[in-house]
Amino acid sequence: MIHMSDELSERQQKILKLIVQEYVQTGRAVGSKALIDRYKLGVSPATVRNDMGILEDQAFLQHPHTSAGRVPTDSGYRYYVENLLGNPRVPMSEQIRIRHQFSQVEMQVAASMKLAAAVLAEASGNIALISPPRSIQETVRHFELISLRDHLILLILVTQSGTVHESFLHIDDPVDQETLSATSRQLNDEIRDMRHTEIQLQASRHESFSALVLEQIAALMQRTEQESTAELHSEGLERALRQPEFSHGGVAQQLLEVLRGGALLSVLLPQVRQKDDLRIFIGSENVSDELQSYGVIIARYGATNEVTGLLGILGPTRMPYDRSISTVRYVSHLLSDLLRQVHADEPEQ
Amino acid sequence: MIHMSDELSERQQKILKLIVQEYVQTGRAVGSKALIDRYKLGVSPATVRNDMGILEDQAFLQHPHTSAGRVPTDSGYRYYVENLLGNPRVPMSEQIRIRHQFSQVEMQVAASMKLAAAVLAEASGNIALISPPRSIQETVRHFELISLRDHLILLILVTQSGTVHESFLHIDDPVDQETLSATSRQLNDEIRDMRHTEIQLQASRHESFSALVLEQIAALMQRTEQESTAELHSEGLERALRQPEFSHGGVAQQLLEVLRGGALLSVLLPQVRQKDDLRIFIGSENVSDELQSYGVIIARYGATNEVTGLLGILGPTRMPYDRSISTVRYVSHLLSDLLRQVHADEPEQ
DNA sequence: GTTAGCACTCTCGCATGATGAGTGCTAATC
DNA sequence: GATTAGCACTCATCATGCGAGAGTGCTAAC
Repeated sequence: MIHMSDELSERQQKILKLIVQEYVQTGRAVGSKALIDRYKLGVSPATVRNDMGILEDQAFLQHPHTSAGRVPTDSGYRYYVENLLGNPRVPMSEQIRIRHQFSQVEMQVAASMKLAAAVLAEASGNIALISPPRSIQETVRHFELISLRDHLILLILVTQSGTVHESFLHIDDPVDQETLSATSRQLNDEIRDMRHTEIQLQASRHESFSALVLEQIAALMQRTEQESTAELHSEGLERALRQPEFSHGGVAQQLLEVLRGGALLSVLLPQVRQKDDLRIFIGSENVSDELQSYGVIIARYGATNEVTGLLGILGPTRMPYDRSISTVRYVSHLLSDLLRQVHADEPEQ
Repeated sequence: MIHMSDELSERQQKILKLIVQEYVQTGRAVGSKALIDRYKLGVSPATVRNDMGILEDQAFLQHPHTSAGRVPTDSGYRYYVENLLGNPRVPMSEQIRIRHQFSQVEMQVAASMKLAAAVLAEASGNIALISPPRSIQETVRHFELISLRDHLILLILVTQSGTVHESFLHIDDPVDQETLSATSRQLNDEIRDMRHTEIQLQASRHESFSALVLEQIAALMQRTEQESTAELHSEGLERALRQPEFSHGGVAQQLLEVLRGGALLSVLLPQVRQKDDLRIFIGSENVSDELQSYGVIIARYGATNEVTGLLGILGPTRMPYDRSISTVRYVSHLLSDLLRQVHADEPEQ
């Protein structure tokens, strides 16, 4: 079989795969000798060296310095993920364990999300990312007005995605609970399934108190809509910091800034548009500088294409892609199933 | 004036104060020469050295090694905080800036808490701690039942402290919104101001659906009561990690574990019992080993003695106590004022 | 195409030595 | 009696140098 200059022989692929795995595990550059010692390849170190040289020419490997072993480049990881990984699955025993944990929290969305994050962090040893399921264009499902004090009302709003929002409403003239209930009953019918822009419009058709309430609702929805695109929780920082990559001073701080900072939100996440889409970003493939030395795996989950959230894993480029990918995919499906039970009016086909 | 062996002369106090301030600022051990260079004391280095020696005998200072400058001990900080600090106040310009920020978020408790944390972190350069205002024994103020789907109901509960809780309720036989509203109207009157134990009791007096609802409410309250004692948010980690104390590898991780771990919650916080109580824990004064190298300033804020929360600052023992203490005190009063507007039925005398 | 052999490179860890900040002590001074 | 000048001494820090070890690349043989 003749090898094109940009095709890898079977053995070269195998060597690349082993180097990636070995390096991910140990964190040290992999030498030809070490590779032979740990896996019987049936060939001599010299042969491996030759292949390594070729892999280096193809930019899949690199030297930290002249006399160290090889380390995968970002393209090396990319090749590994795309061609050498197959379709990794979560081991059955793991699946059962995870499903069992999820069955404990049942229908509580908040608790499920926490659990999902914990599972992701646990499985990868890295940082789990998760954003709550939100609709792109939230509409009103229901709201309530509760009198707290003479001049203070609590507004509770439930939106289409089942999220509960709250806000205090300050009024000049006292209104009793009866009137509040009557008002809310009437207005609820009026604005059900409306977007915040429509409610804003509707507010102008009312006067005094009703108008105030509607405006508050519109404002609340708008505010949370803006915030929801910026909501990204993370989990597993402590454990992740135990890794040698991160244990060096200053890196921890940088990592926190990445998490808090906008690069993830503004650059990476918008690329994951559809439900069940799973994307992998490795090191320099990230446009953003901050993320140069990280690998990110992100999937979009949700009951429908309307109400969705994101979840994934962030770690050093040197991360266990196989386990991470399979776990992200599995947990994302679990969460989707769960949401379907809570949100969808009818099960998906 | 005769000096008792355990009393400090005026000059010794001044030297101690300067050493603490200088060390807090620079982070490097302070030598006699350096002290003279930066502040004109009107005496020679040798004199300062003698006084330093005495301060060291009294265990207010210590040598890292034979030939380095002096560093305050934990008792040194303690003496500084108690005797040399006076009653530090937030500068007027700061006060105005902070008050202005608070006026922006107005009555939104959640936003105010975030802001409070941000202000604390900003002022101290360290980590802000804050726990939401909760009542020791929450009672029911109001609840609502909202039908989401045939077999799924959203339960929204408002407790005495004004906190909103939510929970999904799964039922076998569909109930329409009309019935839900009727049920909730009736039950609301029944259980207003009750504790979860009383509600549990009340549940047994009802049958089927009503009983289910009451039980769910009781369970929800109990759950959140347990959680509320374990709720402690932190803010400003990134900035804090920029400090030399923390930039060394591994410390970041340890710090995260302190925050997540229970030492703070279970050991320190319970000691701050009353509203407006402000406590300072310095290094080894903390019983817990994890906190050996940290200083913690905590105050309890609240509208009344019933509904209270905690807020404070955690940093290395080497922290700016003056600014930290004054800011904690100031912000705590601001939050108390705010809560008084929201919660208290009548203003405090 | 594969392998053995070998010179070469470069990091890492360790000992060495110079530097300099800071001390503690003693004796002189105010 | 308190303060100060002078001086020998201590010890962390930093740069330098050196040996060991891991790993490579090349060439020539298989």
